[in-house]
Amino acid sequence: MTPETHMEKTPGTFELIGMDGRARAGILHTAHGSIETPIFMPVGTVGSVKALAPDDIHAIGAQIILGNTYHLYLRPGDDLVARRGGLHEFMKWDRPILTDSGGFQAFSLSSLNKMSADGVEFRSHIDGSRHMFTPEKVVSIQRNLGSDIMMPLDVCLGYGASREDAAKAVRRTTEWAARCRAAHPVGSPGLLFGIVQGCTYPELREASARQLMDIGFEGYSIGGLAVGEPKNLMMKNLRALDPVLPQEKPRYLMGVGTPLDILHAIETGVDMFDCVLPTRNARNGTLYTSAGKVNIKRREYAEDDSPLDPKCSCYTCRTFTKAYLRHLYVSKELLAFRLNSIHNLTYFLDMVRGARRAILEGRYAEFKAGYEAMYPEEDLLFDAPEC
RNA sequence: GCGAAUGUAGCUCAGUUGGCAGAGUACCUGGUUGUGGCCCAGGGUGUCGCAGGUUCAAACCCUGUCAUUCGCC
Repeated sequence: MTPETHMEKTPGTFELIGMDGRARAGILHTAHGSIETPIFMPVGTVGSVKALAPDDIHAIGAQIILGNTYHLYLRPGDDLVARRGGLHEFMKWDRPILTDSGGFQAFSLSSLNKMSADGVEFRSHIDGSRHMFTPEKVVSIQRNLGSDIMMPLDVCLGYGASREDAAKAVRRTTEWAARCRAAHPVGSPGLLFGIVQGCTYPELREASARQLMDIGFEGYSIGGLAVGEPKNLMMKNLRALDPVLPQEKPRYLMGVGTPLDILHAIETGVDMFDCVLPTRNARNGTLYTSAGKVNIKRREYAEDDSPLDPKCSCYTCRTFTKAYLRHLYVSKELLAFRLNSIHNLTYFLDMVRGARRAILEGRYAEFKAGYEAMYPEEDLLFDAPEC
């Protein structure tokens, strides 16, 4: 379960140790240890992976988790966290933490905010108070949190934006990225990634990537996908970026995705993923298993004494029956959140670990095919003809 | 024993000039992509206590009966 130990190298170093087609296996070094890629990163928005303690997060095989600038800034406040030694010490997680910048919240909570050239003015979803995020401010917040991998403020648009709007968003994202880089020069503690935007226009994506590469970052995030566009369009844009992005830097597809999203994206050279799906679905009763998705709420499991997934080695599957998991869920017992989250995250982390092994052994296509067979309907969407 | 009230979806209850059986909740089935444990979409699951009667038509009007609750002997 624990990752192999590697010689500690300078934070930011990315070693590409194997490829199978365009799929990559690598090692990314940070101040809190190394990460074996491809990797899935559990989301811990407000300083916890919901329902899990650090021991649980270790046990499921997580190597790095996410924290969120927007949420932690509003509550409890990045200064308060800094006074307690940073987010690692505060939440007692001693491995890498990646922080999102708040750019996505500017998009997802857009009814509460106003964007200008200088940044995003927004109202707190907690108490309605007014705040301003500038590129410099979000870097400052993330440094206060002690983030290992920081994101710059970016402009994320939904699917369907015009080419003109998308081009404007790219321009502003680049300007803001440059300001973040200036506020956090190479060599500062904590890696800074650039975020590629450009909606579903491949040539804008390429331009965005090249502009960010001119500035220079320790890695490249791909934002603004999986926001409603067809899956074949997401793939088209990822394929367009693969030859443009530098081989020697990690690539992070933000907010993605389903198991098949991740496996298809790995095939286009993406190394890092995060998504709320495994944890949110765990809390909503949808569980991922080697036999596909299981809705644990279903009546048919009321007296099913078999484990959720006999092929899964997580604590939940080793210990409990489906009948019990259904009972906990239906009864709204808090333990359901923990057991379901342990299982779903184990599924995602086992999957990316399996993908890594398959890449290193040159059998990635075969590995991926096994998952495609499990989600046949969804898989069709990736190869659908373009509209 | 007498009197009164109430019996409609699993639960709580709407349902008047008599005209296709309803709501909330629960329940069932999907969904959930840089997280508000939320939310969204679809589904009615029924011997209108029971049996008769009146009527073209009864949850509704009439008769009887059963059950529950309250009050009085």
